[in-house]
Amino acid sequence: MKPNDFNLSGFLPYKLAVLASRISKVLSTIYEERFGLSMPEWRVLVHVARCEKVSVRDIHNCVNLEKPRVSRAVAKMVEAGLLAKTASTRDQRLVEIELTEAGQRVLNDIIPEAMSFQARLMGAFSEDEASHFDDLIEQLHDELDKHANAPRRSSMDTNISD
Amino acid sequence: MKPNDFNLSGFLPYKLAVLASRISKVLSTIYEERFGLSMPEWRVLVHVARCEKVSVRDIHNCVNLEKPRVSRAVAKMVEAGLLAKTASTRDQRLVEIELTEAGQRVLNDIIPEAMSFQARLMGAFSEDEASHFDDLIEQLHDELDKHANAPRRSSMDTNISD
DNA sequence: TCAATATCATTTCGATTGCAACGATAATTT
DNA sequence: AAATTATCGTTGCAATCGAAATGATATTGA
Repeated sequence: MKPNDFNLSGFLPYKLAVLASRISKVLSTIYEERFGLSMPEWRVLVHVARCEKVSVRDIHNCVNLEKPRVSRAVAKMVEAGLLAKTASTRDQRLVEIELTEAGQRVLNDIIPEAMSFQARLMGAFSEDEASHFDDLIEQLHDELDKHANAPRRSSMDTNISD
Repeated sequence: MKPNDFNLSGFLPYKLAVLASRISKVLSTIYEERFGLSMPEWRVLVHVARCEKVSVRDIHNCVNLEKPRVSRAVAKMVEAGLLAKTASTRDQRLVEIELTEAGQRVLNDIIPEAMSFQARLMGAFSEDEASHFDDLIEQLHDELDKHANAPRRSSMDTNISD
């Protein structure tokens, strides 16, 4: 094939980027329009809800956000009254972030909608298709792990610290 | 399930965002480190190579980039000598963008690497798996099309105008 | 024909982003 | 213990981005 015939629309990295971007845009209307949250804030909210007393570093490691983004998201949510932040007693460098009652209420409102959106998305998927899709995604991650310059796959959700 | 147990790592929009971002980051080293191109510039290059004499609007419609991004990418590539830009004779508003020889040389260098990267990525996929993966992606797009607020799927590559 | 509307590419402007640097605290080494 | 090194969260800064405004040209409609 001649280089000039190369077509982006059949190129896997492009296809995934477009699909992911489209999905994210629709999802964002759920937390943005209704609750004034940005994407980083949405991710922080969800993670803090599941793992109490997390540090900025924890969040950074678990939800694929750069440290500055986490720090800024947390600051804004503390300001908005959704999160509470206190210095850890054991390690003064660390910070302990937790949900406030207001934050809990927002979470309670958002999660059902997020899940319903996901259900709608995968509406046409059979059980087998859904799990097969996950398998293929895993295969791609495994391949990426081999790349030296690939930002090492984050140790998702194992919540190593504390 | 309690809202607090909601786990991002099993949430489709999140999984796709992380995967796409990871792939894009590795891909970007190919055109960034070696040729000094940004992602928008990479997309513009490829599209202009395939469809000669395109307008900014064409590119915008075909490669999922906002108009300002296309405009800026083109400007920088003209500056770098990779593209030539002339006003259309038929419609003075339009612009006709084409590859220069230098641009063609860069393309010739990049495309094989991009394709080899894709091949490496899908290395573990069988024929069936690859096509099934595409099917599932299509199903998700179809579902997104139903969403009113979904940025209408771009009329990819049909190159309607001129 | 000529006013009103639409389309195109660019630019402006405020907001967001990531990298690197920073101050503060802990851990390690000598 | 003192000094060096590492880690944590935050901030400065330059670059990038998108929504809306702008100026220029085409198209439509009265």
